[in-house]
Amino acid sequence: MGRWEPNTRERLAKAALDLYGERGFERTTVAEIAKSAGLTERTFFRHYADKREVLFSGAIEFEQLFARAVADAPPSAAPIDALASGLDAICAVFEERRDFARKRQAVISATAELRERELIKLASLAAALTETLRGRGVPSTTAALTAETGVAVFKVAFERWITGDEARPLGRLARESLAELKAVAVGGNAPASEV
Amino acid sequence: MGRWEPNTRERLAKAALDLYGERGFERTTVAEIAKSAGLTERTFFRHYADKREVLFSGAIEFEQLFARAVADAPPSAAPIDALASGLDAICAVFEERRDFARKRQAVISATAELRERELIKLASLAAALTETLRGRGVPSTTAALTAETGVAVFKVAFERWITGDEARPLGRLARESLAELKAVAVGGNAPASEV
DNA sequence: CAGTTGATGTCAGTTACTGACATCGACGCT
DNA sequence: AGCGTCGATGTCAGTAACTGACATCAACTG
Repeated sequence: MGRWEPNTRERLAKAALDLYGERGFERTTVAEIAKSAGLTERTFFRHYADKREVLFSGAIEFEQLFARAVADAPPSAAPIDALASGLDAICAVFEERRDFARKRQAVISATAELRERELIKLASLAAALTETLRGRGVPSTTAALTAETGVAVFKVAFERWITGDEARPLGRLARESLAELKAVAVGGNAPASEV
Repeated sequence: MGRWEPNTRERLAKAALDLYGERGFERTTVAEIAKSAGLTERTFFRHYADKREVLFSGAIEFEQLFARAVADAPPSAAPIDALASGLDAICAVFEERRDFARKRQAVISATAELRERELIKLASLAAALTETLRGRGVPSTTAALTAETGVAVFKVAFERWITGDEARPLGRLARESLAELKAVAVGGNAPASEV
């Protein structure tokens, strides 16, 4: 057995999410999180760059999973279709963790600082997708627009999935949102979502 | 004459932009900005909520201008076309201030903290546009997707306008990006931008 | 078993940001 | 003119995020 309890990072992340949920982000100090995990403040900052980052440790895998699925789409697929298979891949991951996602999202939505961090993670995702699409031979601007579109579709679908009493699976909502975006772009006049 | 020099806010904003440009955001203290404007640190925080906000004082007008143009589009216009007239309106404003925009953007792009703040301003813009579109009778999800799309188009066009040696006016780049997004959504296979 | 390593602890320091109170020209009222 | 209020700023003390330097000590290595 090691000198210390194992899973330091995970213990910190759990303690942080719990405390942010109970007292709110701003009224929780890093010292409290660390103490709650049986560690010191200094150790917290060795594992997470700042007080917000502790809620976003999964962002890298999320981004990689999405990008890989886009990269692995058949070479013949149009950019928007490659994107769609990326959406499928990540939605599947979220599907099993709805409770966790909900709890985490409630904390993030409640605090502007955390929303900022979330947005920069999504921007990083868009940048990664842009690169991946370029790797598929898509021109820069097209790639950027496709990537931003994909992130927008995910945001809208995720929002619908996580709030209220929406019972449909995330993947389905994402597919629907993507279809609706296509309709919007074509310029039909305010079509209602019909599913 | 007042007891103090006038235009406190503007003096602070100018001092901040200059210092961020010279030394970088992180190596500039708020005390330095305030001193450079002939004021104290405490006064800085009375005018700007935090060290980043000083670069974003125009965000409200930006948002309002965009939203108003969308609201004022002919009622018969499809959501995507109402959005396009909003894009026209804000692009016109930027057109005359390219040097300022460039300097400011260089500072923002150099620092993650500032990029975060920029992103939340854009998210706020998207939310405002969503509301405006809903006010035009567009259903929620359609409105959200259209708004996010509009922000994405602006981001891509602005990026092209501000970087490198792009000589075309912002409004034109925005129009082109919007057209390209439509093509992407339809699903053509990686069309190059043709203008 | 001695030396090294790596994760943690300890401590002092900087700086963003906040609350409470003091200051004093401008301005309106009499 | 004199007086009281007001509003923008200054002063000062305090909290908490974050950082750098150094100490500790179990586990591993040869």
